[in-house]
Amino acid sequence: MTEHMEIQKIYNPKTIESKWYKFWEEKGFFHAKVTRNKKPYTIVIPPPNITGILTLGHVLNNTIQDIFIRWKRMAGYEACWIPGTDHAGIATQNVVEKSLAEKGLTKEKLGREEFIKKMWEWKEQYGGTIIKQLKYLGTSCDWTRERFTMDEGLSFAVRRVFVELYNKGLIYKGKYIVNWCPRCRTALSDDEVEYRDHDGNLWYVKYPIADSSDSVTVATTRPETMLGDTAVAVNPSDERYKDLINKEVVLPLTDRKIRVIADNFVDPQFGTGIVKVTPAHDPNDFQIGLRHNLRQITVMDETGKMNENAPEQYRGLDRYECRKKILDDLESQGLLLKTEKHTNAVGHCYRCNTVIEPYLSDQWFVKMKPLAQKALEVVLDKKIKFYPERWVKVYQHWMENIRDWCISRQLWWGHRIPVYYCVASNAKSSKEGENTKCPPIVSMEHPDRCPNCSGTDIVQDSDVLDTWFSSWLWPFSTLGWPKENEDLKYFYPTNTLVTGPDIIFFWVARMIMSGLEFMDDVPFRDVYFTSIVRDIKGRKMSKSLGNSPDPLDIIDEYGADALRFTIVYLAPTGQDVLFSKEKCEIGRNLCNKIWNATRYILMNLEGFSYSPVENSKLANMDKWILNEYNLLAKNVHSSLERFNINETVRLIYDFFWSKFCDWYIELTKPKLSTDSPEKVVCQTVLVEVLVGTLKLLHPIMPFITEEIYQLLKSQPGDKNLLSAESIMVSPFPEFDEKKIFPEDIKEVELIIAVIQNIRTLRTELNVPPKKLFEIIVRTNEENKISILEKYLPNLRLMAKVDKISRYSQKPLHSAVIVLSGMEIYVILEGIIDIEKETARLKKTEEELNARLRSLNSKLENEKFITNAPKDQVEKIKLYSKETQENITRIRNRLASLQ
RNA sequence: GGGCGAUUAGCUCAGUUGGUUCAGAGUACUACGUUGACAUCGUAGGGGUCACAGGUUCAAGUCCUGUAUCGCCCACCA
Repeated sequence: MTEHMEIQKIYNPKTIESKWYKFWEEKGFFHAKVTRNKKPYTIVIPPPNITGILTLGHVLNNTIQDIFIRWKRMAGYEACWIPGTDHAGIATQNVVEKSLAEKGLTKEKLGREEFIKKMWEWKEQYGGTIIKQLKYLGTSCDWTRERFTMDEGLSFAVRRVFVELYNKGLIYKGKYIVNWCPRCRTALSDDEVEYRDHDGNLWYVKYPIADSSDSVTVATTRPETMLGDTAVAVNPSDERYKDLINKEVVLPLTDRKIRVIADNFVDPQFGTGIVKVTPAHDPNDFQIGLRHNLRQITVMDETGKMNENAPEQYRGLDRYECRKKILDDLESQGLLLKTEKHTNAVGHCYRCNTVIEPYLSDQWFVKMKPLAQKALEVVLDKKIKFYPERWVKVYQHWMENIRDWCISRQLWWGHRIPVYYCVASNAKSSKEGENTKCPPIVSMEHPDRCPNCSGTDIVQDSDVLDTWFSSWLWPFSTLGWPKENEDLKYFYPTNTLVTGPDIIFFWVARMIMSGLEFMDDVPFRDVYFTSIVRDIKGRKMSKSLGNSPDPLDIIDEYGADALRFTIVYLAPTGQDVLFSKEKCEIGRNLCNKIWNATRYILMNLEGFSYSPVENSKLANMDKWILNEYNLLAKNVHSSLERFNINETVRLIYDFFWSKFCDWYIELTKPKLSTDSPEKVVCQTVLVEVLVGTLKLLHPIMPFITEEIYQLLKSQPGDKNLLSAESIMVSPFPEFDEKKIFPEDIKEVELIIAVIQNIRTLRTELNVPPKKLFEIIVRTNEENKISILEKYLPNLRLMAKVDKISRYSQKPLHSAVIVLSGMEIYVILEGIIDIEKETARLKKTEEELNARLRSLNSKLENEKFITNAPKDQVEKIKLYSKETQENITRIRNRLASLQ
């Protein structure tokens, strides 16, 4: 090894990362194919929106997926990570409409076909941004399998599913109250509505009773909807209003009279106990309306403006202008009795934040109950496992209270609903009645002619499907379904789904339903719910707060490995993670530590050529680190199996930094400066453990581990250890029972304790850092002295001990350490002060006494002796004895100082 | 109104099956140290009644019950 001087002291990720990503891609390491003698391990990416840019949420999510994929790939699985993007109906259409607006254009001016063309152009230009950004993170996706939810294949799957569900009677069309966004001018599913508390008012409005001077008072938060009232309701058991039932009241501001009805829905305690009923503008009123066969009067249009059904003076007004005018009018007519502050939850469009209007319209729905039942069972039966498990309850609650899914959207960007109407017959039908109307044609392809009347004038339903109607098929549509093929058979069901808990209903639940329905099998075995990334103050990351650092900036400043490491190091399992970019110093510093440990090892490999060493040739310090390393390999495996990545990361960090660097490397320094056969053993173990740890770390920090792997490969010598072309395709370390040495490592643990104690003493006594000193050891165990003597070179380097002597007479100018059946006198002539030493020892004695009391109180407790497990009692006895001995030694010393 | 989660060092969090080893890590702080891997470093140190109150147990951050505070989700109260 000659070129070590060229290796920089500071690890610089910049040039390295792009180099290795390119290398991996060119070698085809990311590509997975059907391989009969290997087990598959599959992950489908939660497809990011094409409008998206990389956020820290994506970083966390995709780092975790990459960890699983890289781990399984190294562990011998055919690891397949399928990437792709989602067309994100509303979000994308909004973006493009906005850019059109800047040019003074609207989608209506362009027309549907031209607009869709523009959408695709936009998608080609910007839709791949997030995919490019993911590559900087090091994600090992199989890019040859990249899919888009509006690809031909996936669109085919969507149509197939629609037709199949329709034929099974699980899709229906109907006129219902839906959540309507007046800005996007589309229906939304229940899940796409976000509720937030609004400080609003509750207005009390007087409705005069017809043919009477009396009146009733109703309370409302949305007075503008009163124009669509078709009844007033009271609770049938409400004694106050018994006489009112079936009477008529005059709807103010209109010339209509409406009936008073009785319905159990009405809560007598709330407001006045009298409710206005607006079947066309409120979901509850809609239900009441059905029960009482009420008229549904829609008084708004799809933009939220009052329509022709409203009295003339309100027509064309926006719903909020109308509200104001109505309140003014009521006021001037003396019908507004009072205004009360009232906070209630108001629904907002999850895409544009506009207040949702419940709106009566024709929409397509999926019947969910039949699908939900099986999907709930597989989770309760643990055929699919959730991590953390508590999400099962949330899932269960939703599944048991599921409502039908509104899947039609009044948008242009998306999968157009595969339903066709015969225009001729419909035109006729309006004139000649229902009988001649042809039924809608539900078909995967555009029909040539109407099967009913052979008419050729056929139009497709103008609506598109909810975006989630394509993504719920993702685990099998990406594998080519509905076409039978080998990939689908081999890679489905997928193994692990990694996603945020915020889309458990949108996506996870629906994928489980569709998997069971169309593949007759679960879509995945395990669902790992990630943390939600928040800023350092616990706020959600958002553009408007400006608290969302750009991951690419972080990668630029700290490196992708540092970012990956830090975010999984910080992310607790299933809790929120509070993140700021400065925290990436943890990861950056670890990179630097790894880098410099490697640099040091390389400097000491001159003339070295690797070949395995037999156990019999290993020194105990070698056995100690191999033992620790083996336990690490075991624990890493088990923590990954349990989906506890946080634990995995901490295990490796602690091992590398606190065991390998702080102790093993330091302990081997004396030997490395000699020219003995022992040196070769040390070099071997250093390289073995370094390479092994790099492999364990590779799924988390792919770039630096590859860089070092290749650096080591470029050294002359035997390549047994580094036979793989790349660390990412090298075998993952496994636990090796033959490298566990419970007895031999004890002396190393003793030496570590001695060094730590001497260091503490030095600091306590302010011993000058360079001062060497002698120690005198008093013990009944001769072998302990031999051990100390054997490690004198280490003690010299790490504790500045230059001589070890046996106890013959009371050492005067010294401080004593009592440890493990030994008294170690540190000879400090001119430094030690008898009074101070006495005080120090007394303090130690007190601490030991306290511990002894606590131990003995257990031993004196009969119940403890009888009830506690035997080994536990023995342990406590042993500790008690040791503590007692240490106290005795300290007391003796104190006596001799007098 | 229901449900879930959190509460451990100044801050961010670990703490499996209860058992001197558990009261810990990182960071911040203090002192000392540039010794040829690393100052993006090393050594040592201070700092916590494990939210509170009960209970179970020989033994409780750890299990149970209740309370408080914070956060999230769900819910048709006009």
